[in-house]
Amino acid sequence: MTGSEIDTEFQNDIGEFWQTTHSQIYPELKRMVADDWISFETTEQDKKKKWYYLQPLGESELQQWLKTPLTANTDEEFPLKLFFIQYRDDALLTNLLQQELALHQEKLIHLKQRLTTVFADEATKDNNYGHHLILKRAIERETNNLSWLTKTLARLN
Amino acid sequence: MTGSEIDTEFQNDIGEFWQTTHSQIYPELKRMVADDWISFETTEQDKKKKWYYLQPLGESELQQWLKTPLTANTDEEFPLKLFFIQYRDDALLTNLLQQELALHQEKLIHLKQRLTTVFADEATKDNNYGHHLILKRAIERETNNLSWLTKTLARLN
DNA sequence: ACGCCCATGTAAGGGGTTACATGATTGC
DNA sequence: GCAATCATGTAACCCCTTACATGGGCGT
Repeated sequence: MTGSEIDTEFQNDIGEFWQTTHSQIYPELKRMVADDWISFETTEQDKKKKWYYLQPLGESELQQWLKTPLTANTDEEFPLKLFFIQYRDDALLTNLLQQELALHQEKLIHLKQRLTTVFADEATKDNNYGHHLILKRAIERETNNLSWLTKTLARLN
Repeated sequence: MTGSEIDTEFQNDIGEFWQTTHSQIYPELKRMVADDWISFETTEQDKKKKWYYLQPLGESELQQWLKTPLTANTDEEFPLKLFFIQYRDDALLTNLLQQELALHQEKLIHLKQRLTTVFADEATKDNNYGHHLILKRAIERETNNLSWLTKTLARLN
């Protein structure tokens, strides 16, 4: 792809869950060329365009990263890794979903714990109603997330 | 509160949806003192502690910000504003929930639109399975979010 | 041929993170 | 009294955003 095409991807497909602009893309492409992750070529017609190609080292870096376990505290890592999985039968897919499931099970337990400790009595809730709503919403979201993950995992098998 | 107490809040209650560290807190407190949003005093015992107090200008800045309509593209603004609403009958609460509802209704429509345009045929889905899952998950999440918002709004009235 | 947009690039500024640093207080 | 940790503060670095900048292609 060209840098411009990548930029377009970030305004459409990828942009749904990861954002950047050409000001980051071009220097980053340059960096990756220097690191031998990718290479580029130009053609006779449209001499300004640079066509970038993934190099073996870049491919292995990508696979390495995909295999690295998900870290907590970054919700964006899961969709980003998921994006690079093309086929339904990729072993990494089940793996990723299970990792995400485990992380969010922990998260839900933590949130429920917070709810009982922070809002032990009714008065605390009444005097911090917004805060209470945030927690309730987070718990509902995680519950729904877990149900989606479980459902999706079941469908794969 | 003291800077240290604020730091602790960011590791507990606030930290659930907004993060920072003392390295940002102390300079920011300094800035707010300079802008007359807050003031501080020290006591005889524990001379190192600085007790900060909200000033009228800071209070009005806060209220001003709370009244400012939610902007799209920042999921963190809603919980943060919600946090500052203490009581169930605050008129801003219904207002906030309605704004968030409107924003996420738009978002859901957009996501459903994306799903049909990007994955028009079965082959595209089969060859970009991860990407497809991301979109399905986002749609489910937004659907759940809308249902929570609607439910919560109904309960308030 | 000329104006507009495409494709690429650079620069400046802001904010956040990590690491470094120091004096006061508390506990044994 | 001395060590640990509390409370405050600063510095360096990285990344992201916004703005500035330029030459090549395309349409009329």
